[in-house]
This record gives sequence, structure tokens and C-alpha cells, in this order.
Amino acid sequence: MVKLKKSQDLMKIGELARRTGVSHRTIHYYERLELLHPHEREGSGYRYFDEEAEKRLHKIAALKQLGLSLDEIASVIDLYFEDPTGISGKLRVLQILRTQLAETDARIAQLRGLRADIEANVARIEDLIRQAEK
Amino acid sequence: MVKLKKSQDLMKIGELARRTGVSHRTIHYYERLELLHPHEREGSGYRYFDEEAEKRLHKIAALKQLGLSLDEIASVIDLYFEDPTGISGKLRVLQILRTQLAETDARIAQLRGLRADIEANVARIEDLIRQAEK
DNA sequence: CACCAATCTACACTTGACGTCAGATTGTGA
DNA sequence: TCACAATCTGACGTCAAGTGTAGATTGGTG
Repeated sequence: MVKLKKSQDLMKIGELARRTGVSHRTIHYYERLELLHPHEREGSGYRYFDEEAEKRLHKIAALKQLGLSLDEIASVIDLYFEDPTGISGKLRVLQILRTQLAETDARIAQLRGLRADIEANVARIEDLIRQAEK
Repeated sequence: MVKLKKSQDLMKIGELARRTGVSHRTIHYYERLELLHPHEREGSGYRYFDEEAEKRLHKIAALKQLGLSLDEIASVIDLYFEDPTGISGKLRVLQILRTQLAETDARIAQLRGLRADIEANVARIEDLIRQAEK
């Protein structure tokens, strides 16, 4: 059994794929891009994943939604899972996270604008319908 | 002069490109996907665009941000610019717009989740820094 | 042990969203 | 009028983000 970390809850690629809805081909692809770092079993060559991998896939999806490319995601995702060593590392991480926070806020504001627009259109059409009904 | 609509404020592709930051090749491409419907000058073959075209390009950008593909955008963008005829048309449009509204809300909620997550990480790192300073 | 499903690597292929380039046509200022 | 800029079409190139396929290996069950 593989118990590289603390617990034995390691899964193979198939289960991870099932649990996240991400195909195993995509998981392989993400690994090549350094988005995931599975535990590799020396003997078989099979990849073994822990629950962090599952969380990573969700985080990747969220960051994709934010509009980041996979390369950009690769350059920041570890910040969410690794504790940086040294004060300077922590400050660097902090700065990057704050940038992400600002980007997220900007995106939310943009979406709110779109939302208002759609709502205005809904109102306009509702008005047209009322006109026609009379 | 081309005055197919009401006013003469028609521009050629170059100006539209300049004003929107969208390249003329991309504008051609969008036209092929039915995202834009320029007035075509019979004689020269030049495309002429009005201000609606400009607004369309902005709307296209916003919907892309939302995560829609160009094909999906093509299937809804007219709703923002055409007044549907007939009650059934209006109701159909209304339904689609409401779906978009719900999708936008979902996206906003998702981003808020991401935001909270980032904030939690920021707090965690700040805490680590405070620990280290002591 | 035998078999079948799961997994592996490596390479090629696809799709969406453009960009580049060539060669022809058109529009316009000196 | 003439030169040059803007525009046209069409074919091809590119980049990101995967997907498909083949052939070999491994793991688990009857």
C-alpha cells in the first residue's frame, strides 16, 4: 500500500476522474503542465492522487472561470496549497494573492454590469409585451 | 453615400477596428459567424458599419468574458438589438434573457466563492507572517 | 492462472479563435 | 492622374486546450 503522506486515502486516476468530472486524458495533460503532482508508484508507474489533487482540480476550474490560462494557473496554484518558507516568500505570495483578489473584484464588477444590461433588456421586452397586450 | 438607415454615421472596417481594438480580420471572422451584419456597399464591396456594430463588439467581449463561445454568442446576441415581432417571439426572447440572467448570477456567486477563498488564504499567510515576526 | 478492465507512454489529430501573407481592387490626397 | 493607403478574398499558419488511438503493462477477480 502507498502511504506517502499521513493517510491511506489515495486514489488512481480513474476515481479522480469520476469524482471531478475531468477526463483522465485531461488529468495527464494537467500533470504535464505542472498543475498536479501525483504520487507516482515506483513499481507500476500508476499515478496515485490524494484529496488535495481533487481540491486542485476544483481550484483550477475556478481560476479558469476567472479567465486565467492554464499556464497562468500553473504559476499560482501552488500558493493555495503550499506554505511558503521565509518571510520574503510569504510576502511574495501575499502580493500575488492580493492581485488575484483585485482581479476577481474587477471581474465581479464586470459581470454585474452585464447583469444590469440583461435586466434592462428584460424590462424592455416586458414593456413591449405590455404594450402589445393592451 | 450610403444611408441605408437613418443617419450617415457609417464607418469602414478600419475605423471600427480602431474604435474597438478588434482587428479587421477578427471583424471579418465575426461576420462569417453571423455576429455582425455590416451594410455592404454594392459597388466597392467595402463593409460599412454603424454604431450598433460597435456596441455589438462590446457585447461580444462581455459575453466572451462570461464564458460563452462565439457560436453561443451568435445565437443570442440579436436578442440585445432586435425587437422581436409577435408575442411568442417576445416571450421566447424573455425566456432566453432570463436564462442568461440566472447564468450570470451563478457565475457571480462562483466568483464570490473564489474571492472568499483567496481572502482566507491571504488571512492565513498574514497569520504566518505574524507568527514569524514574534 | 487466466482474463479483463484500468492504466501507462507517445504521437497524432481536432477545435476555436484568431493572425499572416499574397495578390487584386478601390478610394483619396497632392 | 498617380501614388499610396485601405480594403477585399482566400489559403495557410498558429496557439491553447484538449481528445483519440495504439500497443504495452499492470491489478484484481473468478
